[in-house]
Order: sequence, then C-alpha cells, then structure tokens
Amino acid sequence: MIKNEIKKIIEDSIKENLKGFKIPEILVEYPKNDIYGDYSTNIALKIAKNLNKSPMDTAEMISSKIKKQGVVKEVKVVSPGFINFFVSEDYLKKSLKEVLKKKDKFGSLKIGKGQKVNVEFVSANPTGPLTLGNGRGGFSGDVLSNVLKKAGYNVTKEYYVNDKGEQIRKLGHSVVGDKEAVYQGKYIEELKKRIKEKDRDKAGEKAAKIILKEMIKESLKKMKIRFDKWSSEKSLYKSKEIDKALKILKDKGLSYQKDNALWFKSTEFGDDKDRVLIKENKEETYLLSDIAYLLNKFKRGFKKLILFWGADHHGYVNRLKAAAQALGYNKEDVEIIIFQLVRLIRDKKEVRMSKRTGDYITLDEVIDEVGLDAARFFFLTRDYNSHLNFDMSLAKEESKNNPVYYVQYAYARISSILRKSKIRLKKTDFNLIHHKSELELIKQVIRFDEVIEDILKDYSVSKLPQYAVDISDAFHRFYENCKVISEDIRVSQERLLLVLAVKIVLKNTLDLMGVSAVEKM
RNA sequence: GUCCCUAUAGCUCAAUGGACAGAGCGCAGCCCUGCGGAGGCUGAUAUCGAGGUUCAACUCCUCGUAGGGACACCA
Repeated sequence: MIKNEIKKIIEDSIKENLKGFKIPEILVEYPKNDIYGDYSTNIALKIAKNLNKSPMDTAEMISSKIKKQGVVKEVKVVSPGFINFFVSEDYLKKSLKEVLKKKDKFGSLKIGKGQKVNVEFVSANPTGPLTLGNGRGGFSGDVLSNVLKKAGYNVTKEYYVNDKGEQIRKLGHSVVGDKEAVYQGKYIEELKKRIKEKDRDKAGEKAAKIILKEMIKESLKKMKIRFDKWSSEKSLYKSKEIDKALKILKDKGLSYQKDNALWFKSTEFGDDKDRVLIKENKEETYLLSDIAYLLNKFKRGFKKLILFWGADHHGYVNRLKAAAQALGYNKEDVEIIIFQLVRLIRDKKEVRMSKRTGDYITLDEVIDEVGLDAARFFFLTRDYNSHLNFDMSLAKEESKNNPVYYVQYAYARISSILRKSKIRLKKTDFNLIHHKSELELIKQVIRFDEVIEDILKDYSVSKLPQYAVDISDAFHRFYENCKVISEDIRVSQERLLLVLAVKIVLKNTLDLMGVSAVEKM
C-alpha cells in the first residue's frame, strides 16, 4: 500500500532527524491538484511549533533525509510547509502487476486478524413492510459487513426480531380490528382475512410470523441481503438470559426498586436518567431484553458490536452504552451508527411514512420502480448524517441517468474490449505505458486497498461508490485517449492488461456494494 | 425547555482542519473514417448569518436563523 509506505518513509526521516521526538499521527492525503504530487503530508506544519522552527524549515529538514528511490520519484516542499510526493512510474507499474497477480484477492487486508465482529442492522419490528429507512440502514449494514470481511474480520450479520411485547400486542389489536387498532394499510386487511383468531395476543403473534416470513424476509431477498443469524427477543426469555442479565445488575447493585418498578442505575454510566427494567405492571421493558441481548452477543465471543440505528433511536444510545458498561464491557466496543431518516417526496409533497397511518411507500415498491442497483447506489452514496430526500419521480428519472450506470457502463465497455481481443496476454513490465491518462488510471486502480482501509476508520461506506465513480471516470478518459486494441501488438497487450486490472478492481468494488457488474447492457 | 443531526451550484449530493470547494442531473457549446456516444472535452452558477480559534475553517468553538429527529413504567 503506497500510502502506508510513504507514511513509513516520513516517520523514518523524522526519527533520523529528531531522536526521541514523539511523532504524532502522520496524515498522508491525496492532493486535489496534481501539481502537488500524488501524496502529500502536512506533518511539518503540525510539529513545527513544538520544534521552535518554521514550518518550511521543518519540511525541508524532513524531506532532505528522504531518498528518491523505490516509490518516491520526487519530493517537493511547498509553502506554507507541505511535503509533496511524486510516485515513480516504475513503482506504479510494479503495483499494477501485483493487482494482476492477486486478482480478486487484491484489497484483502489482514487488519481484522480474524477478530469476531457482530453487525446488527435492519432489525425492523415484524409489524409491517420495510420502509425506506430500513433500506438505508440495510444497505449500509450489509456493505459495511462486506468491507469488514474484506479487511480480515470475522463478521456475523445479524437481525434482531422484536417478537414480543407492546408492538406485537398492538399488531394483534389491529388484526382483530378492535378500538385499540393502530396499524393500517393493505397488508392489515390481508391479515384480517387470513387470521381467524379472536384472541388478540395470538392473532398478533400469528401476524408477526407471517409478516416476518412473507414480507420482511422477501424484501431482504429482493435487497440481496443475507443475514447469518436471526435472534429473537422471545428466545431470550425462554433461555433465561433475561434473568441472567437481571441478576448481574442486581448483584452489582445497579438496580433498585422504586414506585413498584425495578430501575437500572444508568446514570452511573453517563445516562441523564435512570431507566425502568420492569414496569409496575410486572412487565419487562424492551431495554431489559436489549441488555440481555447485548450480553448474549458478548458471550458469543464478539469483540466488537456494530449497530445501525435510525436517528429516531438516538436517545437510546446512552442507555445501551451504559448497559454495556454495567455488564462489565467497554462502551467503545459497542459502536452505534446513527443514520438520519429518509424523507419521501411524491408529487412534490412529503409523504409521511408511517405504518400507523397506512400512508407510505414500501421499500419493495421503490426497488421495483428504480431497480436494485440504482437503489443501492443511491443510498450508499449518501453520508449517514445527510437527511436525504427521496423523491420518487426524481429517483425514477435518475434511474435512467444515474451514476450507477456510469460505473456499469465502464464495466461493460471493459468487458467488451476484453471479449474482442484475440491477443494472448503475457506478463509484462508495462514499459510502453506512459500516457498521462494511463498513469492516472493505474493510480486509481492501485488505490483500492487504501479505500478499504479508509472506510474502516469511520465506517463510511459512501467512499465505495465515490471510488467506483472515480475509477470509472479515469477509465472513460483513458478510453478516449488511448486505443487499446491496435496494430501494435506490444502496446495492445500492455493496455489490455491494464484494462483487465481495472476490471478486477471495479468488479471487486461493485461486489462489495452489492451492485451487479454487467458484461453487457 | 433540553439533547442530537443538517444548512454548499437551479436540483440531489461530495470534500480524514489544508493548497484554485468537487460530481451527477439541468443549462450553453464542441467531439464518432477509433475497441460500446449510457462516453469525452469547454463554459456558467455555491460554502445560511455574525463573531472567534488556527500558519490554514465548508470543516472546530460561541451566538443567531431555518429544517429534521429525540426527550415514557412505547419501541
């Protein structure tokens, strides 16, 4: 990985110049403008003050000890103190050969060291069809899991089913159709026809099962999301794990009785108020089962728990983190990713998505209308913090003219070229590659593993579609400038190998995103 | 009232505190005697407001303004 090699070079130089100096995190970035080279660092600007030197002098000092060999072709110090690196062409070509050698293994990292990670996402209550919000969390969780696997983690994708309690009871009311009915919509009408139970609780349970099996699981299939593990709230009661969790809290003195209810002293761990575990009516709260579930996950050996929650659950974060600490685990090992909700616009008006009013568009409908690839790409491109507006008409319009097609078109073009060529591809040192657009393309190709590493830092899967667009962009430009298949067999052969490398990496990227790589379109 | 998120081009979104703020759609043009024109190339248009921190602020802090969400013995 070139980025890390450069980091090492900088580190070595600083060590050589300043024995015993405590080096802060060295940041290596891609300069926006290529006159500033391929990689750049601001380290001199960062440490100059501590050294009582000017940033320029510091930068000069660091760069003077860097030899122009191997990866580094040129080092330039630029005001106010940046050190810019130009990567040697030979090194680029060497890295390109590595891509061709490793094929789809390129980009696989060992950072995870096989550590067990649990990623929980969607986990929608079985009370209705999946919504756009579930789509956002679902695609993000799925793709992050793929990236973690690629980085060497042992990942379990998990769905937690709340098949017990208040929501199910409300569902029961709705199916039976009494005064306390809350859910509406076509699916409730369907359920009413199918479920003859007069007992609300039984009706609710039956309905939940049907919804989970026939609606949610079917939607997930459509979304191409496969969970490794399904956990159920009810089973936590059956297995007595609820009691075990309760006992731990009691033994640690972290629960107490008040107003005929049992409370959890979550304030001891930074929550703003204590929370109820067992209500006055002797019923357990969801928090209690969530605590038991947390314990269950840790007991299964996961070192890290990642959860995808919609912004409406934000207030719940401190509670769960408090619970983790109460059980004796680190709150840092519970990573809760909050994504902002999706607003749906139809006919220029906002459509409130609510299972309770029956006024919503299901995820299924959206996928059917815009296509899975476009839907995935659309959701993945947005940052978790963006409050995105999903305009149905726009989405349909864009589905024909979407960045995803730009990427897929690049892939189809590549496939077409490779199909067309009859030249046998042999090993090469790429001595005939020198055009700017060729070199730019190589730089994009070999950057793939750096993208994976970057995503691990903040779990932002949106870097993936961005990268897919970047590499497609570089390819299309290369295509305009350089004819791949020509009379010159030697040039053709080298370019074909470059195209093959692009194909390998692009396929890899699309696979991680769960977007199909099509040979023809 | 308290807490969280957001405000960037006409629209939808990018930009680990960095060097002239990037894409797509839309708009004004140009490019097929060349492997897929679903492409390439030009151009126009943007950081909500006021202070502050910093060598450097779309990014961090404070105060506003506007929008979304959360504040239960609901999940």
